[in-house]
Amino acid sequence: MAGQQKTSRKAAGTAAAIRRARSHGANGGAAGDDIGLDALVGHAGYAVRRFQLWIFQDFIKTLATVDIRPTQYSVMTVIGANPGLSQMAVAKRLGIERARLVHLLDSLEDREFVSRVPSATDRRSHALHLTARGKTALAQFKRLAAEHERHVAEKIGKENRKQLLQILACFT
Amino acid sequence: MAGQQKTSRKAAGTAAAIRRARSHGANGGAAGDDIGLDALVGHAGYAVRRFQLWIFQDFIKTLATVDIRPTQYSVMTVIGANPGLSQMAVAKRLGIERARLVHLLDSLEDREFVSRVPSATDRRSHALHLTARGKTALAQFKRLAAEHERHVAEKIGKENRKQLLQILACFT
DNA sequence: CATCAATTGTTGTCGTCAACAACAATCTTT
DNA sequence: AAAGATTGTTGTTGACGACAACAATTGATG
Repeated sequence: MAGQQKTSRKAAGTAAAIRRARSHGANGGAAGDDIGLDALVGHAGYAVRRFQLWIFQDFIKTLATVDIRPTQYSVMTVIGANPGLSQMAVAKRLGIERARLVHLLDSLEDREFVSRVPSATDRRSHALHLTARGKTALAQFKRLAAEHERHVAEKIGKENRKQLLQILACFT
Repeated sequence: MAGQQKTSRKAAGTAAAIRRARSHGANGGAAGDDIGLDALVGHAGYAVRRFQLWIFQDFIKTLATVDIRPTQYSVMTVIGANPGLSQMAVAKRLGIERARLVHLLDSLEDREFVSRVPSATDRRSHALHLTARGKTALAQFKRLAAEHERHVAEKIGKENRKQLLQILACFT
């Protein structure tokens, strides 16, 4: 079904793709600066997507020296604030799947930041704890994360950041 | 390197994993409702991530009947507002990679919503246009997207949504 | 007490998405 | 004409969300 227009470049010269070569494009090679988005402006999802992309990239860049990604940071933060939590509890709290949390904890355990202690009350579950190494590491991560948060404030404004946090508080 | 703690469940009984079974966990099986996030609250990235997840799921659900995802919608909207754009221009404008746009356009072209017209001025590039079918379809998509936007307003408040759009306007 | 449903961690697959790296065709510059 | 940049394309990699199974264990029901 899709094997028609798609091969226009590689099989260049098949002539079948050259139908209707009307001089349509007025601004075909526009630099991408002055393109109207029309209805796209006014869509919260679009703005949020772009912002989330920017903010994650800055987070990753700011914490590149310690090689910690946003999700890993959130996991360690929750465990640090609530030692002994089960994987299910952490996953539910952070809105990630427990299947995904398994790999996250695997890597964090390999780096000896967290440890899965067999629960004394429920032999199915693990009590999650930060190791001593993990605690000191998290302290450094938090300093870097605070720096990243300052980047956000610089980008959108200190007051706007506060308002943003307040507006989205119902999602945390 | 990772083959130590990881096999604690499947190879249950290896006894190596049962070290330090101190009754650590106070709230090991908490329901996940009253877990403090500590430093996580106050991080813009976390709130934005959760919100973006919610908003995309609602968009997909609201436009499920027409089977259009947020990125597809943004592509069609930009093309509809700026006919004749090249793939490079669209990608740059939407902040997506041109490699990714290829597949997006493939599917949209298969459904006969957009068409890649060979550019008259630059034989490398394609001038992107909505088909007649694509135009009427986009009109319906916009109605559904407006309904989705109302869901957002219901979720975070009409005024908050307005403020949010204003704060993040620099990213659109 | 025996049995069955629910929970927990784990493994696996699938599809989306961002980020790169190549490549052929084509344009631009020199 | 030659060198370099651009455009569309293909491919790979890794993070991520969603879903479906499975063994071990717990809890509830009979």
